[in-house]
Amino acid sequence: MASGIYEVAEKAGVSISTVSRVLNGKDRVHPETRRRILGVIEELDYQQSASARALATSKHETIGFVIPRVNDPFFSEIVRGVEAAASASGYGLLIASQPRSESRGYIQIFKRRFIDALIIAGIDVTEREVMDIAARNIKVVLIQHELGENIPSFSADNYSGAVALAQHLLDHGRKRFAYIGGTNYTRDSSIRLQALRDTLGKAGLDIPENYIVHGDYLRDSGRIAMHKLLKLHPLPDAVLAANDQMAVDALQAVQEKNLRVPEDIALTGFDDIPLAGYLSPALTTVRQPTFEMGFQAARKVLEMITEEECSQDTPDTQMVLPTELVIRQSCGCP
Amino acid sequence: MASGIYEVAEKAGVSISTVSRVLNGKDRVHPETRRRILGVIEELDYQQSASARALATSKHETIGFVIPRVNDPFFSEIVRGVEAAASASGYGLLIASQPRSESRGYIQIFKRRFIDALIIAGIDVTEREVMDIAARNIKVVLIQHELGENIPSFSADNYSGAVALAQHLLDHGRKRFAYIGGTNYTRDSSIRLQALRDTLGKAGLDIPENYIVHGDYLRDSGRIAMHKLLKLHPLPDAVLAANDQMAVDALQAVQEKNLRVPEDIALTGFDDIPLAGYLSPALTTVRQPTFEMGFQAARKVLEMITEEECSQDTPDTQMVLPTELVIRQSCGCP
DNA sequence: AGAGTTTGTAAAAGCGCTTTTACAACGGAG
DNA sequence: CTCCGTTGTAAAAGCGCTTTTACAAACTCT
Repeated sequence: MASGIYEVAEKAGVSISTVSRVLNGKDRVHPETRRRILGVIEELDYQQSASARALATSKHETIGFVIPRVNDPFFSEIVRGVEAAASASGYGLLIASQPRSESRGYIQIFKRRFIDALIIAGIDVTEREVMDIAARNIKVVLIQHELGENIPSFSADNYSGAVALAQHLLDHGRKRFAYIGGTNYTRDSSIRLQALRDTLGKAGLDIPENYIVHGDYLRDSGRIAMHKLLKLHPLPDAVLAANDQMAVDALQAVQEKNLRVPEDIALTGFDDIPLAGYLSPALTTVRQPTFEMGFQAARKVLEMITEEECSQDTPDTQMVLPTELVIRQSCGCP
Repeated sequence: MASGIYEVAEKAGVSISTVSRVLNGKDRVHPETRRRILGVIEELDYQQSASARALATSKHETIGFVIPRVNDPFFSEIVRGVEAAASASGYGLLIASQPRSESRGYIQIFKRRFIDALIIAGIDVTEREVMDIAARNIKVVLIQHELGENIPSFSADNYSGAVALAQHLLDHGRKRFAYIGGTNYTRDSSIRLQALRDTLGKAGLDIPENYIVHGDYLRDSGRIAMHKLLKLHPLPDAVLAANDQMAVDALQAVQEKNLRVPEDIALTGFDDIPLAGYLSPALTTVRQPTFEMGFQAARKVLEMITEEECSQDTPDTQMVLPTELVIRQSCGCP
């Protein structure tokens, strides 16, 4: 029966293979024939079936993307970057947004879906899992997580960012540091903590265990964490949160206790989400190149996909993009 | 050659049709055979090819989703709703986030992609465009936009929300209203304006043309709009912005001029994005059921897809979800 | 014990496209 | 005028799966 391409062929009085050649921009088609076919395609408003094409070519022109939360300002900016790069190349974007605990299942599902590549952001996958996916000829790139050298990844320079932040607070004369971490098992948070410790160490300071509390990066967890810190004696005079969201909630917690930021306690975040600049006091934080990470990661997978065709390997990438200290008022600056 | 399913069949000593029947949970398979096949599938870590399956069944288990901006807190919450409903049914989500001007191209591309349904949010499509897509047997549902009765849509009750807001400001004794609208061609903004006018009218007030300025819903456009309003004499004492983002920027503009909100000017937004609650003064606004709209829209398309199979039509839906006045401090409440 | 029914499986025909192979038709060189 | 290299097109073989059809084997019932 009239499978799309067949209808076109019939109406144009040619065979389906000729139509296919036109569709794929191949040569060996008489210009006149091509024009006629194009006309019929227009007239019939014919659209190729993506699945048939994918089945025949085993190219899907779609990249998969897994993140913990789409609605998180940090991640949604990464999404934007990925989307921008993907759509610029005519690729579609299949998104799965799932809490870390469930994302495994998602990655599993992606193995069978219509994707040429998978970008995994902010999820602690194992090398084995990645290899497993790669074995199905799906290119994998990681964002904000690093694994072996053969797995391309794009991360922000967390260490330097945290060092800059810590140093800045030291410059303000702060002495009693506290840290509100993210979920323990996430690397970013521990890298930042390490950077903080190293920097304090150089200044002859340290950070006691009970001045380190853990949140989960999400709304309200900063408040809870800060409440714990506010029970300590002496009170910390500088609190670094592992991300802006927790810092924001921590700020509210401080203000509710009628303490002042930055006078009593300096408070900083990490990420530079839009909200950070609107608070009072505006939040001093570290800008992460979120859009850039997404964009570059997508470019990378697209490159991997086309390289495959030309079978010319380029060295794998482990990109660390620079972060930037964003000084506002919550650190004590005017 | 060893097409996945064929390998499984061979190893299990059955034909591929039997494997297929097991895969699709059909009966007419001996329990013992089934177990054996399942074992082989496990052992080979076999995954069906989604495209082959889609081609054979013309079901893709994927829904497309177009929005103006993924990284906008308003829309990303809708995405979360859609994602939640889709993944709960094992459906994938193909997202295109494009500025209004370019989204047409996107919708075009979706016509040929692997989707069973398309959800369009916050984009002014025409009935013709929707019909065009529907003609390809792709179910369409609209979010935050309404068309003919035969096109299901999910919107927030903009009118009532704006009325509640206007009334609340009237109750505060405000007299000189101004409005910061969204892009002219968007319905939401004009509905809200109409609601404002109607409410003021009942109180014997009105809103002069030059007290209405237009932004584009995006960052900074609220600031520009507010600057215009601040040049008016007399100054407005109540400014309603068409969304929170513009209200937030407008707030900064007011504060930069050393005027006070809400004392000098009451200011309200619309949407209730997370940021609204963190400002000082916290923003009085109207909560939109964003997650709910996304979730219900996705449920609806999923329902439409399955109904198709049972060919039992349900009446088409034009859902208007309730909005809720969220009173904080920017209106003048303590 | 034979006829009818159910059950388990195989074989084969697509789904709508791409791609390879084959083959006419045409043109220029010898 | 024949031979050979082009060029334009058709025919056919997949891609990996689902689904229909067909049929043997195993049951039921009288």
